[in-house]
Amino acid sequence: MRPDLIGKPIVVLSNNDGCVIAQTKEAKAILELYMCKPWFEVEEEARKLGVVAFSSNYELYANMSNRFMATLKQFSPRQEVYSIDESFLDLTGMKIDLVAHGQEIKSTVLQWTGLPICVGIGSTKTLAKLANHHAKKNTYANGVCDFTSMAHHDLNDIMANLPVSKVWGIGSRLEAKLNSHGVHNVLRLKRADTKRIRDEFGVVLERTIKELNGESWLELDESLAEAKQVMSSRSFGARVTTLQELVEAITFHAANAAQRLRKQGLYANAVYAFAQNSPFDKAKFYPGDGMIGLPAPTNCTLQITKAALWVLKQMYKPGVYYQKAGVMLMELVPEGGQQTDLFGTAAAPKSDELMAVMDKLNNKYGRGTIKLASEGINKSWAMRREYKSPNYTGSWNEIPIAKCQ
DNA sequence: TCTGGGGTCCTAGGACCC
DNA sequence: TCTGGGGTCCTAGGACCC
Repeated sequence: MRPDLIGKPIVVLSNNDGCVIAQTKEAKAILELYMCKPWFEVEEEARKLGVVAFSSNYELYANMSNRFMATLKQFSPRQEVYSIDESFLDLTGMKIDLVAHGQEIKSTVLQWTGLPICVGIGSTKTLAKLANHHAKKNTYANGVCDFTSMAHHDLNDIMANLPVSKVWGIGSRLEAKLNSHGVHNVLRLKRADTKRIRDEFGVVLERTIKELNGESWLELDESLAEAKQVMSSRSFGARVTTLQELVEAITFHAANAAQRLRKQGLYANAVYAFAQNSPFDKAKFYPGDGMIGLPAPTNCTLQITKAALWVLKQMYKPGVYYQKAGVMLMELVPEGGQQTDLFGTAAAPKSDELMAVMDKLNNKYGRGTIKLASEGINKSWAMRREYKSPNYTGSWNEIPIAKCQ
């Protein structure tokens, strides 16, 4: 959407313009060490270096993600949508040049969506992820890397030069523990004794090693998994101290979570809410929270909000400089799976109609068109989003229009 | 002196992912 | 002044049952 920025160093910030959470390669080249750093700490220097910053824009990302996934779909009969920007495709049995196929996927996605991507090919999901990492980091690969057509010693060379942390499923804790056992690179990990690994590290890492050896343990998952919990939470743009403001914020999150619950056709059996100051504060950390079970599963915004506000009133403590609050819906069950309560007072049928009307209006005219009054009007606590790009693909008013002479 | 065997469910905590 | 949000899976230990 902004071809004028091609080649410029760009960073994307987390919610509330808090931390640097993504960088273009141009930005990485000059300030790689800034990744995950608070923006207020690095902003001045980054600006001097010509870095352009954007607030995160999830509406736009979700829309582009859908286009990306739809484009990929035609390249394989089996697709797993793994995350907002990653997908596994099953190429089993395709008697074609896989590298050429990967190049075609890459150029089609670029042409249809404008998104530059990389393709990694391997005999297991873990190997495919590693191949993708290699394609991304080595320009000679032209964005496509196929481990299955590579000579054994070449693959071993690559693995010997990669730290274990590059393997899917190995985070900072496991990396440190593996290093202390003398396992530093991927090749060494691949050759580790699986029985010893299982005893010391557990079944998860054992599976990872088998996957590195080409033994498939992680199935392609095409199902749209049902959520087990739904959460809505945010840091405040400015600190909050009054109960009134917290009531507004908790109402907002309860309504937001409930709407997402309905979208997935689910019902909640319990509501958890929390409000806290910042662990970075000099004042004592106060993580206030609480949970309440519901008499019968519901997805009604009114009932869920009422429950969340009850929790809030139990835990609210005057004098705390609240920095963040949120609501989590738990013990979710699908439609038809609800058990009614002993006294038969389950959700009134009218509430279904009310929720349907609410969702319809908010979908048609935009988020927050109709809402509970306790959500407030001014929202002094709303998050900072100073550098948000337009919602190019999701709002009639923000569609980019080429100027014609 | 010596105290069984075979299970399930729940929770907290630790690890990971994007 | 300012430090993100939303998830999943596994294990150990404690409690219970017959």
